[in-house]
Amino acid sequence: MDLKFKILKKDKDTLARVGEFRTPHGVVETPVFMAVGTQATVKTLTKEDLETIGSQVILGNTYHLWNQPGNEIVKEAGGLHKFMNWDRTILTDSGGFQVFSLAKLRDIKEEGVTFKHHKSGKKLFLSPEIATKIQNDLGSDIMMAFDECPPYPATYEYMKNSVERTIRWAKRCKDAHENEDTQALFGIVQGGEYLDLRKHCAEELVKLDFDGYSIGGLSVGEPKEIQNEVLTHTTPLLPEDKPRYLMGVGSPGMILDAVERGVDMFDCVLPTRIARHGSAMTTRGRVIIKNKEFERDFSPLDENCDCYTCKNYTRAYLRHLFKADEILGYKLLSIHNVSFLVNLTTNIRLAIKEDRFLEYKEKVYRDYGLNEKDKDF
RNA sequence: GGUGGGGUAGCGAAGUGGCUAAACGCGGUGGACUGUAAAUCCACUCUCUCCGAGUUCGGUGGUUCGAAUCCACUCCCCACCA
Repeated sequence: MDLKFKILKKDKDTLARVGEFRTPHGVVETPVFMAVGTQATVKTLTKEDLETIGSQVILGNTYHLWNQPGNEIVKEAGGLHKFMNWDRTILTDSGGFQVFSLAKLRDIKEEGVTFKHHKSGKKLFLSPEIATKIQNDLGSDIMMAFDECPPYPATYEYMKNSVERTIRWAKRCKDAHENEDTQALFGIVQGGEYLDLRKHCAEELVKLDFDGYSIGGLSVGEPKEIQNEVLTHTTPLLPEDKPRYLMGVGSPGMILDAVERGVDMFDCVLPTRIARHGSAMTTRGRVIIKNKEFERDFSPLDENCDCYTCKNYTRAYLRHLFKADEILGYKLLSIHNVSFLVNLTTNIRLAIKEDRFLEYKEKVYRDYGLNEKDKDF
């Protein structure tokens, strides 16, 4: 499905751009940060929470929903939107990341990937055709081609084989796609740190004419310099008139660096995961809320934030919730962290529109109190 | 008063002659987390000048090359019986 991506404004200094695309569930303004809701839930957050935060898009996961509750049940429920009560845009990952994250439990072959389910021990087979069928059943607005997210580091030879297979798989996904009028399909550029493989992969995928292009296989342990180098060389190879999606990136600094290099979409479990683990992203850096220094800190988590959590609760209270193992803490930090990244992308759009993107980027870096070499960026 | 059980690091609790500064859990203090096998995981948590050394297992005194572990006395706690 053509997302009718439109560029509304280009930055004067960089490849950053403000754009918008349209799905059956609304208009999405880019750059956008998308919260991850693997199992048909952004952990701890309700639809209302996400709407208040301003989430335009959330993710679901093919592999996990296939296993539980099963794509047929979701289809019977009327699709993923109805099933989980989310009427804005949904993007589904294909299971390609599970080829990476469940590496110990799977075996890759040309035909597809065999997994041993981590709970049931059941043998599962996922292929480009099956992953596409599942996503057709789920009814997401944007589907991902089934790929291999390769590990870092990987040898050139390994990566070359992997990339070639991912390209063949991308073609198979495109051929298997049955709802071309309602669901967009993105190809995923792989190639690790090898720029010639990235180039080759991008060119081959572009020939297949996808509705958008993802950059995958980053944020898997490689240094930030490599991420930026790969982006610098890869985004220019992707069509300007299609959305570009950097998968799995959610640190504020990397989002800014990627927007600068022409990326439009981001997703990451980081805000929700670290929230449940007691950390918050704030305009002045990361805060580990359990730390003793916040015991008597009756100020908001982030004085520059207007999210529900920051408007209503203090650091001392949030610390108390975590020390006392109270579940409200997970929710309040999740609300804040997702808000933080959604607000960041909103501010990025504004800055680009006002021709001050680089200035804004530098301010965020400066306020965070970190420099570009820090891992948090 | 009698009989039995027990006193181990902040708490709970292993350990009954050397491999024990003492398992493990909790608590405490730091840290990690990036297309979610994650309300998870890691480190430290007697003292010091932290390589290394010094003091510990209710108290005191013994036995022994060596004791949290064995013996004697003693002080507390619990249960049951009077």
